[in-house]
Amino acid sequence: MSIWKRFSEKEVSHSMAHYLQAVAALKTDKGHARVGDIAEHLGVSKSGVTSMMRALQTRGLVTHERYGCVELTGAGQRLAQRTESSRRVLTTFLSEILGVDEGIASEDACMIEHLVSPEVSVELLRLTSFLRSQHPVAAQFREAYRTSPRSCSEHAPGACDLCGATCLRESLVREIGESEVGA
Amino acid sequence: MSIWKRFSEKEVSHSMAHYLQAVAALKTDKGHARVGDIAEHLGVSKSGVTSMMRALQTRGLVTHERYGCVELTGAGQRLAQRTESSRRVLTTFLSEILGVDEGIASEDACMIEHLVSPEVSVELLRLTSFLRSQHPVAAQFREAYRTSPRSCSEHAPGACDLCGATCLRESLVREIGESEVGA
DNA sequence: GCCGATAGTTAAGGTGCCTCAACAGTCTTG
DNA sequence: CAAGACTGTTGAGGCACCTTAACTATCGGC
Repeated sequence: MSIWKRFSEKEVSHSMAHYLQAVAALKTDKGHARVGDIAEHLGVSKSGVTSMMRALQTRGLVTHERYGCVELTGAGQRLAQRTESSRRVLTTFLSEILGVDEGIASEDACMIEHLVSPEVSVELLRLTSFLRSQHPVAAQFREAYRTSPRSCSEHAPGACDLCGATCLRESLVREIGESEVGA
Repeated sequence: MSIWKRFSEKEVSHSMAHYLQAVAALKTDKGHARVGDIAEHLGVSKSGVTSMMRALQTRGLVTHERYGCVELTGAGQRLAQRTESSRRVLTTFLSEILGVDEGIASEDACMIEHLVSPEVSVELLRLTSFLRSQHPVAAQFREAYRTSPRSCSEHAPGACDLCGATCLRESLVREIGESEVGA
C-alpha cells in the first residue's frame, strides 16, 4: 500500500548520490578527491564526509584509507555518471523545452536527479533531443507551442480532461502568483 | 555551493507530504481520517502517525486532538492539493507523453511529486495538454515522434550536443538492459 | 629531525522518522 | 455499567545524517 516508502530503499540516498557526484567532479577537476575538498564542495563538515565515506565504502562505492584520497569504484563511478546524465537531461528539458527559468530548472533537477528511473531519463532524453532537433515537426512544434494556450479556460473544450474536477493549473499557480506565468 | 542541501529545507518533507495526502484521501473516501486509517493507508505504525501528526500540527497543517479525528487546515489542504496536482500531471506526462510503463510512471511520480516546483508543474501541464490535444501540430508530433530515432547513433549529426563527451543514453541504458528500450 | 600548520578522525550530541512494547482511553455488548 | 475489544498514546530505542569540539596524523621548512 505504499510506493512512497521505497524512497528510503533506493540503492543510494539523496545525500549519497551527491557525495558520489562530488567525488567524481573533484577527481575530474583536480585529479583527486580529498575529504576537505569534498566537504567544501558540498558545504558540509569534514567529519560528516569522513563518516559518509565509511558508509559508501561499506556499500562498495568508494575506496578510502585513513588520511588518503577517495576513489570511486566501478560501481560508484557508474552511479555517479548515471546521476550526472540524469541531471543533464533534466536540466535541459526543464529549461529548454519547458522554458522554465534556469535557476529553478537546475534546482529542480538537483532535487530529483537521483530519483527518476533510468527508463524515464532515457525517454526524456529522447523527447528532448527530438524537440530540439531540425526535424520539421519539431520546428513546427516550437512555433505552435510558443503561442499555445496557457490557462485552462483557453483550452479547447475537452482538452482539460487531465484536470478533472479541479483545474490543476489553478492549484499550482496559486503558489507562484499569476504574473509569473502569464494570464 | 550546495543547492542539494535545500532538499531538507523544503517546507515539508517527503514523508510529511505523503501524510497530508493520506489525510486528504481518507477524508474524501471515508469522510474522516483517523490515526489507524492513516497508518494502514501508508503502511506505517500508529505511533509513527501520532508523532507525525504532532509535527504537522506544530507546522499548522493539521488539527488533531487526542483520540480524535485529524483535519487538514487551510494550509494543509492547499499543500495536499498541490502535491496531488503535481502527481497527476507527472504521471500523465510520464506515461502518455514519454510512453513509460505505467508502473514506473506512477512510482517515479510518487517519488518526486513534492519536489518539483510549481513553476515546473505548470509548464509540464501546459506541455502535456498541448501534446495530447487536437491541435494539428500535436497530431503531427505524435506521429513523427513514434518513429523518431531512439539511440544517439541514429541522431542527425549535431543533434547530440546534449550528450557532450559521453552519450547520456549509453550510461542510462546500461541500467535497464538494451532490450527494454529498443536498439 | 623537530615544529607548527594543515588535514583528517573520533566522540558526543541533535533532528527526523521509524519501530515495538506497554499503557490508557473509548466503545460495544451482554 | 462492567469486561473485553479496539484504538490511540507514550516511551525507549534504532538508523541516517549532520554538527562541534577535541584529538591525531602528515607534511613543509628551518
